[in-house]
Amino acid sequence: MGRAPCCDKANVKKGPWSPEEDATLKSYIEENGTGGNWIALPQKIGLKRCGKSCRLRWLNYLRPNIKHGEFSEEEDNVICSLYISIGSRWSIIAAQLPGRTDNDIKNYWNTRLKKKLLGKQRKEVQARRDHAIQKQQEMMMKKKVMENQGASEMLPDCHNLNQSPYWPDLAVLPPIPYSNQEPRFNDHTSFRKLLINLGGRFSDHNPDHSTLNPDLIVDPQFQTSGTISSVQPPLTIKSSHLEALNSNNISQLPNNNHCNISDQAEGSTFPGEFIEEMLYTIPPRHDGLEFLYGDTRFSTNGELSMDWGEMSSLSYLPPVDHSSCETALHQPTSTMQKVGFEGLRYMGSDAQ
DNA sequence: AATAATTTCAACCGCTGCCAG
DNA sequence: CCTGGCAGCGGTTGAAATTAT
Repeated sequence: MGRAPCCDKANVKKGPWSPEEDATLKSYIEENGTGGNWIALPQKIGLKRCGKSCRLRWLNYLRPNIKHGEFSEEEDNVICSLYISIGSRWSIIAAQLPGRTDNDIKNYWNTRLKKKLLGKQRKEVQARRDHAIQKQQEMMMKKKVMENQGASEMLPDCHNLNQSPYWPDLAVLPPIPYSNQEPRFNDHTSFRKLLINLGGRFSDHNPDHSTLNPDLIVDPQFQTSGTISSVQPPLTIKSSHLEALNSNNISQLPNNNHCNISDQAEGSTFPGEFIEEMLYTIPPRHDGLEFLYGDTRFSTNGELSMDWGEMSSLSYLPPVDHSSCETALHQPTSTMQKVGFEGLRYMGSDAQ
């Protein structure tokens, strides 16, 4: 049983492409196009390659306007924000980054971006931990001074000290199991949570979106946003829209180009100060490491059980243009074939 | 300089969804 | 409606390159 192989495996060359093979494939496609049939193409041009292999070679390497090399911070941020929204749908993410291929982005994510994020997360957690310890020490000092002054009976309890009631807990948290955490980051859900709690973007860099897909609509008022703890734009994505994206139910998405962001209460927004307050007063176990500490708000199958009201209050998503995702998700295969993959994959870039 | 360990990334594999017959 | 063939996609692999010892 099983389906027939797409080509005669015995007579097909595998492994790295030679410059001659590249030249043959490139010159043929540039002159004649793919002819809409990848399977037949290699035989037509005398290449001992599988059609799928030809397609991949063209898409990921030979095609014009492919961008190789380092990813910019803006690209990092786009990847991160889309990863939160739609997960590992690399082809859709690639559509937002002209010149980048889905394979490239996938590799970049798996080999580098994930590690960068972990490093960043560790730094932030450590910083908050240090801050908490410092606060606690300050409190102890105050208390000692007041005791020495014989005024200890006047001392309000820590809850009335204008301090977070959580601070005393912070210093006694168990150490984060760094050495063992790597395998637990393997699932997409964990990384999405991490990203959400990092503010939905990798870098604090002020993005210059001029290098990105022109379809990417950026609300100018958002462009001045800096770090997570700085003043934030109105939050965040409407839960129904993300659910729609996650379930491919595009009809539920808004028609406007912006990711309109609001909480479950329509139109309500959170001031940046409130976000900052939340980020720095909640216990660190809620800082994207729930899966390390076994937060019960996340179900055992790794699915996010935190509702979007809660989540949105912790997150900031850069205003990535989900309408382009919508376009991509809407494209039926036949249309893709007629228009050509360029039209789908690199909307806004120079279609060849 | 030699070897081992780690990282990167091109390419492959197999599944899914769409379409034509 | 069913089936076969195809393109497209995401996960995985493994060779090459790089870095550490």
